[in-house]
Parts: sequence; C-alpha cells; structure tokens
Amino acid sequence: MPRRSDARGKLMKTASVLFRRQGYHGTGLTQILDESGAPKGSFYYHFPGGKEELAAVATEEAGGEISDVVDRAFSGARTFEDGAAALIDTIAGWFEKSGYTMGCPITSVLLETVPGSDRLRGVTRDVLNDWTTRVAAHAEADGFRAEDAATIGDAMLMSLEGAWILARARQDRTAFDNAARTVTALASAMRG
Amino acid sequence: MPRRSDARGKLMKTASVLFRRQGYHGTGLTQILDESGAPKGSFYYHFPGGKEELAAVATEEAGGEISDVVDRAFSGARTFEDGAAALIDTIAGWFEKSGYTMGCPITSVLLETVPGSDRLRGVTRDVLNDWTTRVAAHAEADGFRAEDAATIGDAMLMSLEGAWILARARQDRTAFDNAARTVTALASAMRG
Amino acid sequence: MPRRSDARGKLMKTASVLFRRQGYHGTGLTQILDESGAPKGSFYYHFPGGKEELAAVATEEAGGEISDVVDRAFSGARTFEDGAAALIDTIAGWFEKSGYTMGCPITSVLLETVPGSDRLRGVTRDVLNDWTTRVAAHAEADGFRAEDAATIGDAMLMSLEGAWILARARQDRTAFDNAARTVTALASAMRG
Amino acid sequence: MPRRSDARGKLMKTASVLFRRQGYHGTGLTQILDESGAPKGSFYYHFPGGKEELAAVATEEAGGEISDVVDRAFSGARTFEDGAAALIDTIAGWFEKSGYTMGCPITSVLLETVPGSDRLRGVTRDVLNDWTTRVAAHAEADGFRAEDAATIGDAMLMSLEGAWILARARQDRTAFDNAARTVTALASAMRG
DNA sequence: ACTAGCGGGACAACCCGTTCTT
DNA sequence: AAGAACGGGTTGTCCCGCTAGT
Repeated sequence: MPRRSDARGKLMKTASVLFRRQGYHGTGLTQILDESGAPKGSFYYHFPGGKEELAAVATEEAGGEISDVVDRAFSGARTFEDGAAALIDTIAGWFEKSGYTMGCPITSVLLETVPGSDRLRGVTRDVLNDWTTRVAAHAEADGFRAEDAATIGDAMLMSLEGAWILARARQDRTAFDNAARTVTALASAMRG
Repeated sequence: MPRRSDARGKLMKTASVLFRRQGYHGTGLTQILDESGAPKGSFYYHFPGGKEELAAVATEEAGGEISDVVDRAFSGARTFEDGAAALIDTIAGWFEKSGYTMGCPITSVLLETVPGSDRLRGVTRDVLNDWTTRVAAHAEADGFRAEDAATIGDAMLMSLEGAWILARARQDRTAFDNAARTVTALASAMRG
Repeated sequence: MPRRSDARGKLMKTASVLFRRQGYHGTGLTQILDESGAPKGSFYYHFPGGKEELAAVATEEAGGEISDVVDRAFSGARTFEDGAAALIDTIAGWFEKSGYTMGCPITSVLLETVPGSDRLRGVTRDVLNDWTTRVAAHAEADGFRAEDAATIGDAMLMSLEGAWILARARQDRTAFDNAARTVTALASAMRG
Repeated sequence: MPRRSDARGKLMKTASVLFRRQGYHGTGLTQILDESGAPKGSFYYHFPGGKEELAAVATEEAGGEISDVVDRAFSGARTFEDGAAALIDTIAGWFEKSGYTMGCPITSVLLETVPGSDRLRGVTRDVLNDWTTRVAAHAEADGFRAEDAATIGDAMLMSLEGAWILARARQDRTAFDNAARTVTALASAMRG
C-alpha cells in the first residue's frame, strides 16, 4: 500500500469550504491551491477534468456527509418530528460555528452552474434527491403513507434550504428554528 | 420631461437576468455590457461603485417587483391560502417560461457575496425581510394572530426559496407545487 | 470686470501639486477635478487642449513662481554665495514642509513627457533656461565673468535638481545642504 | 544546465528601457509585453508582484550596471578628477546614442512612485546610496579625507542627475560637460 | 462665458483556468 | 507529481466628446 500524501482529499475539503463561503466562480483555483498547500502541477494530475471535476467530487462527498447526518438524526429520534428538529439543529449549529458564513454545499455550486455544466447539474440533483428520499423513508418508517412521506421529504428540504438562505441574510439562526417549527407542525397536521 | 436614453435601466435589467442565470461572479461585466449595448465608459458613469453597485440597485429593483407580485397575489385572493398558492404559481410560471434557468434574484447574489460585501448583504436582507413582512401582513389581514402570521411569513419564504432550488436541480416545477401544498396545509393547521 | 470663479487657477494649482507628488501620468484627470472641485465640463472649456494644456500652463506658472524666488533670494543677499545658499534653503524648506513628497514642478513632467510632447518639452526647457539665466545674471552682478557665470548657473541648477532627487529618495534634507556647500565652494574657487 | 528561455531577463531589460524613456506610469504593461515578446501569463509567473515587482528588479539590475561603470571609470583613471570625467562622459555618450531620450533608470521610477510604493523607494534609495558610496570610496582612495570624500560623492551624483535632466530638456549633452567641469573644479578646490 | 449631465471606447493592471514538458 | 509557461479573461480607469441649459 503506497504512501498517500492525500493531497487529493485536502483539495476536496478546501474547495468545498471555499465554495460554500464564496461560491463557485468566486473561488479561484489559486486560492484553493494556496490554502490546501498543493502545488499547481499536481492538481491536474488528480483532477484531469479541472475545476469542474474537483467541484463535482467535492460536492458529492460533502453531500454524502450530510446524508449520513440525516440518517443519524432520525435514527436517534423517537418520532419523525424529533428527528427533523434534530437534523435542522445540527445544521444550524454548523452554520453558527462558521460565523454565519457557510451555505449549503449543493446550492453553492448549483445556482452558479445550472444550466451550464451537465456534470454538476447531475451531481447536485442526485444529492438533493438522495436527501429527500432519505427523509421520506424515515417518515414512512414512522407511519406516514408513502405519498405523504414524499411530500414531507420535499417540504423538509425546501424549509431547510430556505432557512439556510434567510439565516445567511440575517446573520443569525432564527430562520432555522422557524423551519423546525414549520416542519413539525406540518407533520403533525398530516398525522391527524 | 427630459429625453432619457435609459442606459441605466437597461443595464440593471440585463444584469439582473444574467445574475439569476449564471450567478454574480459567473457574470462578467463585458457580457452585461454587450447584451445591454452600453459602452464601458457609460457604465461607470451611472454606477461609480462598479459591479457591486449595479448588483445592489438591480437586486433592489428586482426585489421590489416581486414585492408587488406578493401584494397583487394576496389582494386578488379570497383567503390567505389562495393568495399563497397564487403567488407561488406566478413565480413557478416565470421559472417555467425561462426554461428552468432563472433563480431568485436575491439568492443569486446573496450566496456569493455574503459575507464579503456589506452593501449587498444589506440589500438582500432588506428585500427578504420586506417579503416576509408583507406575507405576514396579508396573513394577519386574514385573521391570523400576529405571532402566527410572522411564522407563516417565514415559512412561506423558506418554502418558496427552497422550492426554487429544488426546481432548478430537477428542471421541472413540481417542487413549487409541493411548496404550495405545504404552505396551505400549514396555514390551515394553524387556523384550527 | 467680469466675475471670475477662478476655477481655472484652482485647476492649475491642484494639478501642479499632484504632478509634483505623483508624476504626470500617475495623476488622473478625475483626481484633479475632484480635488479642485471643478466640474468636468468646465475643464474642457478652460483647457481645450486637455490634460497636456493644463500641464503646460500649470508648469509654466509654477516655474514662474520659482523664478521669483530666485530673484528674491539673490536680491536679499550680500554675495552670490549667500544668495545661492538662501535659494536652496528656501526650496529645501518647502520640501520639508511637504513631508518630503513634492519634487520639482519641471522634472515631474519633463521626465515623463520628453520626447512625446513638443509643447511640454518647450515649456520645461524654457523654464529651466530661465532659471539658469537668472542665476547666471546674479553671478555676473556679483563680479563673475560672463563665461564663468554661465557655468555657475548650470552648476547651481544641476546641484539643486540633483539634491531634490537624492532628498526624495532619502526622505530628508541633507542632500540640499550638501548642494549648498558644493555651490558655494565652487563659486569661491572660481573667484580665486 | 537547464534550458532557459530568459523571458524574465528580456522583460526586465525592456521594462527598464521604456521606463527611462516614458516613465513608470507612462509605460503600459501591454507595451512591455509586446516589445519583449513575452505572453501576459508568463509575466505574472515570473513577477507575481506585478508591475511594481518588475520595476523593482529591473531598477535594481540597471542600478547595478551603472555601479560597475562607476568602478570601471575610476579604476582606469590616474586621478579622481579623471575618473569623474570619464564616468560622466560614458553616461553622456549613452544618452547621446539614445537620441537624447533615455533618462536615469532610478529617477524615472523614483519621481513617480515615492512616496506611494515602499518597495520602490527602498530600491531607488539603496541604489543611489550605493553610487554615492562608491564614488566616495574612489575619492578616498585618491587621497581625500573621508569627510570630504562623502561630500564629493554626493556632489558627483547631484551634478550627474541634474545634468541628466538639463540635457533631456535641451536635447544636447552640454550639461554633462558642465557637470564634469563642476565636479573636477570642486575636487581640485578641495585638494588645496 | 460657463456649467453640467451623459456618454464613449481604448486601455490600464491583474488573475483566470489550463497545458506543456520533464 | 510538479514547475514553467500560456493567452484570454477579469474589473476598473483613462482622457475625451457631445448636447443642453443657464
């Protein structure tokens, strides 16, 4: 097993953080290279597809991490409502800790590259669908009908993404708390 | 009434459209100039603050247009629920007509420039707050308590913005329809 | 006698100061206009020849002021040597008061515009020749032969201009004092 | 020995010549690039600090060449006076050959960038001090007392720089010849 | 005579993402 | 893996007209 310098992983991590803060086009390759300490030459060895490829894999990776968070939040909860609140709270916590600067890893690249890059649209769409599907699955597991669960999955994500935007503009986390209240209210209403 | 060439207005309109499609940093000044037909020199006469100033006024203007749409949607509706559905439908219609390409004028610049530009953060936050406040006012006018109305205002906006993102990724309008269902369900639940 | 707003004079004064600090090409018209408070339109009324014309008249004016200083310095002195020292001291004083920033009004435009602008070369050459001629005249008046006086006039100016440059680089006035010593030593030697 | 394209050296040489003719701000990067044949991208690889860095190294290099000329002039001379005359003659010769257009490499950037660029002030001051120090050393080697030698070093440089300016305005070399006469007269006087 | 608003295009300096060669 | 080189792109400022109005 060869010694891996893990320049690749470092690059992905750095890129993701910067994209979430400054957007895709607002982040130069030079800055990514500088902050990750990787030399320019090696970047194109690891990512022959250039910046777009880096964004694709970094976004996919970041999306996967959130998928895990989704599962963990609902697994540790008694009801769907509790899980939803826990998920939103986790993300709101990250957001606070970043000084109200880091947006959603998906939207950050999605809004600037769709349409324009088929590859990035594919990745962002897949990640987003993965999230809604997972949430819906957890809803179904807690007794919601498949049809309602799908609606709730979408509602969850829409509220979350929307809250992320409002919170960014307001520089506080209140929108996230409103989102939690909205989603739980909706779910309770649908139970009845 | 003086003859106005309205290069200024043309610039704002063009910029707004391009920002909504390609993002702030993804849109070069050159492209804005080309598509609006204005020469570079005139641009800096009208907008001494450069691209950032153009974005600020264009975003404010675009935000105001949507404010009007909000008021029109609720004024022509019997209930708050009907107004909410009408508002979402109007925006979804624009989105469809644009070939699923044009995002929200606010998020397009917000996500790339906050933090980083105080001016743009101020504008985007104000516009967003104006929208939520208007929606809340319409809710209150239809009988909701002030406290609930504020929550509904935020929920409305979060759902709308979230739907706009999901719709962009999926290249269809289903997310908007889900948003409408979510908001009406929430409002009805709160009436009870 | 018409009411003169003296925008013209203000423009000249401002331009001269800025040229002496930042050079001709380093000073934009906009800055001159801003600092002098003159509107853009009036500038081209007073100086149809544009920036070059402004530089020409401003330089000539500034040169004339120094010509007066030359005459005053020597008129109030007992010997040529005393006059030379007084002249250099006056200029060194200005230079100090400017925070070691303001160079000679002539060199500032000369070095950037010759060759390139015939008009500015003419002005700068004439002013410089006026200075050397005046100094030579004062030398002759104190007993030097015409031939020696001419040499001393050139020597005086060369030392002064050279000192101005060294002083600018060193950010102190010692070079000026050295120049005074040099010129007086030379004059005394020539008397002898 | 690696194959060197020497774009870097070419850039420096070209920049120096142009600065000496048109000044720092009067010389555009584009012109430097065109005349040196270097592509824009390579320039910022070699000089990440941009135009200012290029000016700094080019000025330092040009200053070093003149330092060598100083040493050569005095080494090949019997007396300090002969060396001084030879030095001035060499520079006057260059000036003539350039069609009376090329000024001193130091003053060309000094007058436009001090105070404004700390880096360029440092370089120009150091080079100027190196010159005066060298001249003083040669004076001391020919018998002058250290104190007098320092004065002579400054006087030499002031006369040279001053002559360069007068010669530029007059478009002939007479000022240089006057400078030579001045410096030799001063030195002789100080011997006595 | 003088001011002012409104352009107008060329060019400034700078940095982009990429490829070449080893 | 990586340093060197590349050229087209970025935003921003240059100096200057033009046309009205006072």
